[in-house]
Amino acid sequence: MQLSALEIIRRESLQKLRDLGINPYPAEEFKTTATIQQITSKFDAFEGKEVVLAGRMMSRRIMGKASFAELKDASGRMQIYVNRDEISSEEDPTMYNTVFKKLLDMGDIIGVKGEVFKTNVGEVSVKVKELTVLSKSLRPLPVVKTDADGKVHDAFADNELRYRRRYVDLIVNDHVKETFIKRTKITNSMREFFNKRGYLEVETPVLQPIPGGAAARPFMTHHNALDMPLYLRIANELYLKRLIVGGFDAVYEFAKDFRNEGMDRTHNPEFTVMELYVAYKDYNWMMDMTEELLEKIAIDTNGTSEVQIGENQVSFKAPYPRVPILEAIKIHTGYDVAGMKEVELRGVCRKVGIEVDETMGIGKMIDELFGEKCEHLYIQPTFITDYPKEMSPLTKEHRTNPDLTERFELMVNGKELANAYSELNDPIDQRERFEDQMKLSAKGDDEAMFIDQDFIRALEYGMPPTSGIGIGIDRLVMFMTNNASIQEVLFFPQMKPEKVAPTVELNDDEKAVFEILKKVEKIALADLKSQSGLSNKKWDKTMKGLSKHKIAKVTNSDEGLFVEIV
RNA sequence: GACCUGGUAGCUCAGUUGGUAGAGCACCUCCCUUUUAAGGAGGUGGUCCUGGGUUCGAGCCCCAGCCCGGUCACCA
Repeated sequence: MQLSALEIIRRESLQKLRDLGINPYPAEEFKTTATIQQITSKFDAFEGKEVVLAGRMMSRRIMGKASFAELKDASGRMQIYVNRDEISSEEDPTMYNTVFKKLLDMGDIIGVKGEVFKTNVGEVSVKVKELTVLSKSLRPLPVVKTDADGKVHDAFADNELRYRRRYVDLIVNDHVKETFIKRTKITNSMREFFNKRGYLEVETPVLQPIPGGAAARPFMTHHNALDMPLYLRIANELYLKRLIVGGFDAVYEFAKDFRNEGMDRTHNPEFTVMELYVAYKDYNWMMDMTEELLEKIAIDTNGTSEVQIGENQVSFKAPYPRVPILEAIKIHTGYDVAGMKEVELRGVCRKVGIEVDETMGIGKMIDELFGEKCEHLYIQPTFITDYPKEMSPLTKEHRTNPDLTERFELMVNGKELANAYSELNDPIDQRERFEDQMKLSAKGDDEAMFIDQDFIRALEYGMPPTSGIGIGIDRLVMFMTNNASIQEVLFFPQMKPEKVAPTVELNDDEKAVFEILKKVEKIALADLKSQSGLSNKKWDKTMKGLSKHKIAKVTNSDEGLFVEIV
């Protein structure tokens, strides 16, 4: 392994600590008595009191016999004051002069015991009386500095490094940690909301023999003992409905779903969806519940229902407008496509500049019209309702119009946040809808749904009228934390593998030149170059490589340039 | 999958018509007992993403590839 100079120095410091009898990785519990957040927020209560803290040393200002350092624990950052005569003495200043000043580094994890006070400049600090090494850090952290105006200098901002080394990102970028704390607040808020109503949180299979409940390309895997294919779930809808058949009134699950499709700043191959099913309800009830839920989430997360998302101020205050999809298309394109036949609709699409072909059905074209001409315009939360039947094979037919379904999508900031239905519970209708999907599949739609016979069997036993919803959690977190990229709300977003570290062994050219050198030990540079037969560039690279590995060196004497073995 | 940016020290970034690779911070040595982007003096540190090519000479030009990002396509 090739170590940088900084890493070598830290490893030497590690050894020197051990030589001094200090275990750089002690096993004992380190009992703290306070968190940094407690001290900085309630200084009056802590002033003059002794505290024990533990955390990572983020910076150091050494001024002779006194030093200041910044300590960061899980709750925040604060300054510690380290004085030679407090942690050691004039007779034996080792702890200060050697351990603290020389052998500790930025990034090391330490424990301190000392008194809370305020410096002349007014900064709350801990005057350290005892210092304990808790973990030596062998790699240098990025150095991020914040000036008096709060301006950040040399921010650790390279996305590739930030995502590949999220642990570093979390250490040096406090706002990143905030995002993930909010993420958990959001899911906690939802659980609280559902649990209070007596809804049951459940778990259903991730490995499914038939990837149902959505239309998407699945990841495929194989079970060895059963010798059968299995799919990572693309949705959990069909399993949750089976539980409603089984007699639960309301079930919900925070589900990791997996879709084998393109990645961009709003799509990751694995993502989280909260799905909820409530018996004896319909989609109107679900809209009421959804707006109530989202308002609560916004307030629990940000303290207000008003949320800044990019350029837009979005209000999650209930209620939200409800607009039928055909109405939305009429408003934004001027065409009333209700009841249109496929041919007419194709004409409308062409007039508004949407490319269509013969394979596209009514549902697909309406979806295109809405997606292209309307969706991005709904910034404030809006329920778009009553989607065409063809697009919604799991949704109950609309109570007043057989061409439509009782479905809504919730649009926020021009994007889909949730998708909900009055669930189709007529097993005969459901079978026909699946068969329609099979026809689409035969036409070449590789995302049409499979028929899940067991699911239909479950419906045949009878499922109560039920409303269900799926809320995209990653997208919700993006909204609530004002992040434009899904990678900012996932701890470990999917990345291509890092390049493997290059080997330090000699390459073929270097070996060949070394073979020549071994025989003669010293040779004129020009002769060696011509014997090697290498191009100028290759020659240059090869010689640089050999001198780097300290195998050969070039000497310059009165007789000219020579190469010799080291 | 297509196109466009970028990839240089541990980090953030410069790098002139192609001519010995730079800065700030970090690090090392020294000074400094309430500083705070601490300060002062000196110093170390580089497969310039990889592989080819052009050239006397490539971080820079050409070709191929890798990785991040962006736009589009795909995506209920």
